[in-house]
Amino acid sequence: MSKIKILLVDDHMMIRQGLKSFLEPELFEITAEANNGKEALQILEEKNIDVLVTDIMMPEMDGIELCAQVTADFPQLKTLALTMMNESHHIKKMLNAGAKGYILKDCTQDELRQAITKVNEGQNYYSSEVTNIIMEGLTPQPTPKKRLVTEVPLTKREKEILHLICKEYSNQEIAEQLFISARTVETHKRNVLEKTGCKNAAGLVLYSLERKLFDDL
Amino acid sequence: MSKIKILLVDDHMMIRQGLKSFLEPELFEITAEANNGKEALQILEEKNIDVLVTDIMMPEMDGIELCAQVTADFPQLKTLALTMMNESHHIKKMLNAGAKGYILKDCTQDELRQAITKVNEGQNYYSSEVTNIIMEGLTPQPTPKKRLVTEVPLTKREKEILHLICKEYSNQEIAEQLFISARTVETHKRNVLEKTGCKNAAGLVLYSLERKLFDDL
DNA sequence: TGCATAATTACGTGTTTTACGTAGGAGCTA
DNA sequence: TAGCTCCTACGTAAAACACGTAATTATGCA
Repeated sequence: MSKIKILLVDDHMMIRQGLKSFLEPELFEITAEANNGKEALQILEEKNIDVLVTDIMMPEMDGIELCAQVTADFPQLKTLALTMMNESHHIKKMLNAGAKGYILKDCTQDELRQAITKVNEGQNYYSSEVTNIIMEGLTPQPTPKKRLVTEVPLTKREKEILHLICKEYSNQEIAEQLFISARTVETHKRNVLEKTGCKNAAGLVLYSLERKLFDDL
Repeated sequence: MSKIKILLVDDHMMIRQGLKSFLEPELFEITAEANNGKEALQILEEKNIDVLVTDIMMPEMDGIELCAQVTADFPQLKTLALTMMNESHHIKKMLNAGAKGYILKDCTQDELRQAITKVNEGQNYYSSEVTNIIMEGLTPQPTPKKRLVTEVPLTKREKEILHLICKEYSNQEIAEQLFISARTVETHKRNVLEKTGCKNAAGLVLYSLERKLFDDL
């Protein structure tokens, strides 16, 4: 098994230095370093890299843009995102851009090694802090909900109509689907808008998503 | 530290038996067992329970419904979901219903103990398989995207309009916001619909969410 | 610099949807 | 039976949408 070739991207030399000290040269090879995304892309054109370890917040070109570019241009390359805790809302973006893993800058030496090794093998690695942040988005938070004012339950028919609205159906199509008049669909829709406090169809989609009313969206 | 009082809910006696054998009586107390959600709720009315360990697929009342009910009625109670691998699409629903943790039925003895202990302490516990399933939803999958037919990039103005549409603004409101005519908003909107292949405002919201175009939704 | 192209702005006209008021029949329950 | 909610549906006016058209900037690039 050959050494894992790493490109280290971070705008702070100290961070890069710290990371290097974590990676013993018998197993990992820091093939190159870059200060930002632009530099990293240039290096990737020239050198053969296994794992890209990158910061998120950087001048010139940030890690999200870099990751997206890399995912498109070098699909075999694995990206491991490295970040501070307070950049939590970037996690989803980074994962969406194609990052295979995500760890915090104050991770342990062992965690860094494990993360790099795993992503290099094609697996994913998410630090437990990252996992919690993501899961929080799925777990109902004790935060005051936005549109809680007058929570009125929708009737069966109204939910049906709402569901079809969220599937991009027009009133006429909904009417045909349910064998009722388009005027009736309008009335139901109006009542749903009233009950939910939404202003238009776009609002209804958001409402349904917020509350995860339907599986298929 | 007293023993953790557990209510075990699963419609298969054998599973319950297996779980019990995993939990040493010095640390855990199986206060009661139930065959389904309905039974569980009755028991919860009578007995004092710390952690609810429940299956998802059950007759009468399933785990998701049970969990939602419990979260509402007994907020201090912690729910740990226990499931088969092939119920993966229920994970989000279960978490959304208020489950604090999620493990698979073929977990190790150690993992079960750890999960129960953690949720009892108010922390979360997600098995690595669960984490991966959730993360997959955030990671771009190599599946053929739905509306990839003629991927046309939106202009800056069009994105701006789309963003406001997704914020439930009416044409008139968008026009006022951007200091342009409502007719112009219509034109932009029409072009966006054309480019995205959507049929109406509801579709545009879905499109934006699918592609995570905007952070604030 | 200049021209081709794209982006932004906007209107005319006809259709569809929305806003708001109204209302009958079905079904359930006190 | 009276009262309630739900589902159904219409009238009218305003807003939004569909489709065609077009003028005024920007912008890239030869």
